[in-house]
Amino acid sequence: MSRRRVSNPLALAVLSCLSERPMHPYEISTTLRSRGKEHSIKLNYGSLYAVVESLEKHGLISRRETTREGRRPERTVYEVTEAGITEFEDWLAELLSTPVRDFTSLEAGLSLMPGLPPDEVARLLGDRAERLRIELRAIDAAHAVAADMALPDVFLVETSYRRCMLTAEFDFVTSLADGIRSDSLNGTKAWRRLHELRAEGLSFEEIMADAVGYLGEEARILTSPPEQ
Amino acid sequence: MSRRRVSNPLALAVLSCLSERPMHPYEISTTLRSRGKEHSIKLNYGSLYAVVESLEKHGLISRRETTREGRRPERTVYEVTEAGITEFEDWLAELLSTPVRDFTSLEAGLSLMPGLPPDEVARLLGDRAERLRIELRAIDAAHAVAADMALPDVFLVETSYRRCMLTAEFDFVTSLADGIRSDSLNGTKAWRRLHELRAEGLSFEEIMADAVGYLGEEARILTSPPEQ
DNA sequence: GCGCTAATACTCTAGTTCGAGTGCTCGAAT
DNA sequence: ATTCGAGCACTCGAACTAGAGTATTAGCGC
Repeated sequence: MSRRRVSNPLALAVLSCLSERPMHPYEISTTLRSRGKEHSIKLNYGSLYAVVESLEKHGLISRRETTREGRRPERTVYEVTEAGITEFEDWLAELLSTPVRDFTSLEAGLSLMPGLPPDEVARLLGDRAERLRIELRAIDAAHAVAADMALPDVFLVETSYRRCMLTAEFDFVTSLADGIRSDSLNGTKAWRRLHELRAEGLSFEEIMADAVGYLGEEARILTSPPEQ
Repeated sequence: MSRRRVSNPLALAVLSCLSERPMHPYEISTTLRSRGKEHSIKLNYGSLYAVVESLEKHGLISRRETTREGRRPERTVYEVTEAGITEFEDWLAELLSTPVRDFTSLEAGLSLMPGLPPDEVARLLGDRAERLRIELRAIDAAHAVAADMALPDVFLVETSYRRCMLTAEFDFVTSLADGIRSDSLNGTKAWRRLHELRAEGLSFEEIMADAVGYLGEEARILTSPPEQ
């Protein structure tokens, strides 16, 4: 675990809810959902109950009462403690002020990209761009609805952030796909050649045994020791 | 589990390595590290061995031989299977072509942002901007080194992507902080007032009981049913 | 008054992830 | 000759996560 005894961001959302008033876990989940927080913070029951238990164990929230109506399951109402408020403020401040390495799936994909032939990658990135366009349109539509309701911008910040990141991704992906298609991205020729040779039945090892011979000068770097 | 029987992106990296030649897990880890993939794909031993075992169980890789030198721990060499190659190509194609919801920590922070007073949030975002600037400089420095070595752009794609996202985040964060400081972000006045009242000792519930009275017209929306 | 769906409020467990810890070897410096 | 640290090659257990499953009740149409 990291520095924080409870590290799941869902715990932060729980503390946030309980700062307003005492609630039981299920109520927390519906509150979060009704405010659309589930789009920014992963919420599922298993994690929610685990996180609540863990917060209680660490004294950040405490059990206020357990009630039951009829033969429904029990409801345990929790409230935030002093320590919980401090933790909430401190954690939130850290989230806002300190960038962390988030491993995104596209970054993983890009780093292994040479495993597929360049033209296929360009095509796939084109598909992604199309899908990103659709997502962006959905966000714009949601914002239009919000504007009609005169919902203040403060409540749309997460979505605006998403929009901004999605746009940046769209631009990157589009220009990368172009760069690959036009061979203007350095190294694309060797990459293309590599896959042509593999399609002809040569193994990766055979090609690498004489990289410069097979792939041309561009591949010289592959035969020298790896960078950094 | 998601659609994929092995879902950790590290498994994709393992398949990628084994497509080049058979290796043992530790060698996979050093290969990945020497190529800087660990910056794009989370790599740690526990996960690596778990993932290798799982890939084997699902027939995507197979045990080739187990050797031991002296009294060192055994080394089990794995190779990729036909099914493994198919899975690799299919998975990589999916990663590149299909955007997924990644829950980033900043998005979580932004969605709970009103839990801290506006001016503090603006300050914290300023701090983040400064840290982002430092990261960006580090990437630029690394790119300069790579350019000196004539390393083709294809191998820098992940980093270029990071740079692009970091820049977008920087711009967003900077303009958000400005918007808060200047009250030009809609809703900031009510948000500020809310924290002033809390500082004076009123509870969240008391304030919400007469939101419009306390916070002004801007808070009218808070009293009507939540959007979507 | 009877079945149906939706909502309520969790529970369960298989699977995954983390990273510190272990025990070995090798080469360089004392 | 011997200590020392770096690198090798994993192992282990505790914590965490996912999301399907369970059991109840309220409301609604017929």
